Amino acid sequence: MAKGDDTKQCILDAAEKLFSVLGYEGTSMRAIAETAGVRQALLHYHFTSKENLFETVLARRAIPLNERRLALLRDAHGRDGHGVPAPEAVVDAFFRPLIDMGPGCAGLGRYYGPIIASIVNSNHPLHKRLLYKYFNDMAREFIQALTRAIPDLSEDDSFWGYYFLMGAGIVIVAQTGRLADLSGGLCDPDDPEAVMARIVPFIVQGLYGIVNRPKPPQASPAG
Amino acid sequence: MAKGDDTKQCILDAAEKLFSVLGYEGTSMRAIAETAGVRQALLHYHFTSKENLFETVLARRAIPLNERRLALLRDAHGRDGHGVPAPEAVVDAFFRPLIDMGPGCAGLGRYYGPIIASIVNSNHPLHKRLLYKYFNDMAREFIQALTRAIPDLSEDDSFWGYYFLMGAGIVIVAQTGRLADLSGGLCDPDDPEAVMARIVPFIVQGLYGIVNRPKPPQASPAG
DNA sequence: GTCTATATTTAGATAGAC
DNA sequence: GTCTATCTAAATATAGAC
Repeated sequence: MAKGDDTKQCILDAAEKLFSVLGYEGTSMRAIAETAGVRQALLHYHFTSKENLFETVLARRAIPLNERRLALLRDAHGRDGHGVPAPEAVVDAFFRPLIDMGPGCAGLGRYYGPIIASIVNSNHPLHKRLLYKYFNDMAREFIQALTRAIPDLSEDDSFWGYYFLMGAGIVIVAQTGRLADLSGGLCDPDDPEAVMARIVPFIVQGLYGIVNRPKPPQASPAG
Repeated sequence: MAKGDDTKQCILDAAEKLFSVLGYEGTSMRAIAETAGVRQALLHYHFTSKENLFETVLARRAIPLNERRLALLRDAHGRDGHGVPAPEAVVDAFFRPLIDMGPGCAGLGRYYGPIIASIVNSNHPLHKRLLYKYFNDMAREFIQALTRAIPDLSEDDSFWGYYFLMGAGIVIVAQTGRLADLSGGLCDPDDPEAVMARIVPFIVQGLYGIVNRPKPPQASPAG
């Protein structure tokens, strides 16, 4: 391992931690350097700019995260990869790798959920660019899988469904503590099994809800 | 109307517009002043600080928004206010006033959804404080209503359900354009009726999905 | 209530020695 | 690869005339 690799990881860890609380704009390079215990000039030496540092923080977990998701999604299609996946397996493949990176996990990724959460709902040009760059391909795979898993789901409704699904999960991994607060501790969003046990049936049944929704009255051809 | 009221509204409108794109930390008082066409000193004269300006932007629509939601929720409980509401009516009461403030609406509120979206998933102390202050009471009412509407929903699951519900809706009002992009224009999240027609059955069926979820195997008392 | 002018701090980024 | 020192721009906020 080269000399500077330790430093780079330290900087990335510190940046991840601070970005997760105050966001991209609210976090300064100075604060990151202090948290990492290095000089500020090193941040620019290793990462050139704040934008590039943020992208590196995002990418270093987004790439393996989405690889794991797609691997599970492949498994859901059976051995030959051409079977019809169970809806539960598709939703599970999307969420499990993400949820497993949460507070309960050993070491890594503890602060990553809030970062994803902060860019998903953002109109900030940088956030939008990175979301498209690192998450759109994965998203398209899952949307396609949803149409296979639930044949009655029309093409456009699979996009709607994916979006609802994604949004419902994002508020959990944002780790704001609000669900635990509101429920007076009744809910523990840091427990991966508790989350998965509820979100998977919620999403799957929700998708069927879209399929069977009351259709608007059609204007008859006769007028 | 007092002299400065026009100015105050101009400032609030400009602030809302900029906050909705670059967020609280990414938006400067200078930029707000320029967009509003007033001098920067006026922002501090009328609103004292950036924090207070942001809170005013948030509150001026959050309060009437939640009043409308709670009024619709009351209607859902029947004339005497003690009936059992239909789940669809509860979900409708939550989303309709929010969705109606979207891009299709006349004038006001066009940029408000993205601001709510940016604070919901945030760990920024200011965002958390304001979310609690302006949205927690409303949230509790809806959670209670969910337990009435779906009696089989356990107390903790009504919190989970509310949270999923809220998250699924927030990604829509965030207005990032991503759903339209991903779907190649197949989905139009700016059409209130298109959104409501899908999100309401999705949420309602999803809640039943939580109720009927596969329960984990219980350790038998005999061991 | 609105203006000009400015105080004060902090931001991202770089130069050059070691 | 890491350090000290610093540049330049931009941030929030305020003082005081009108």
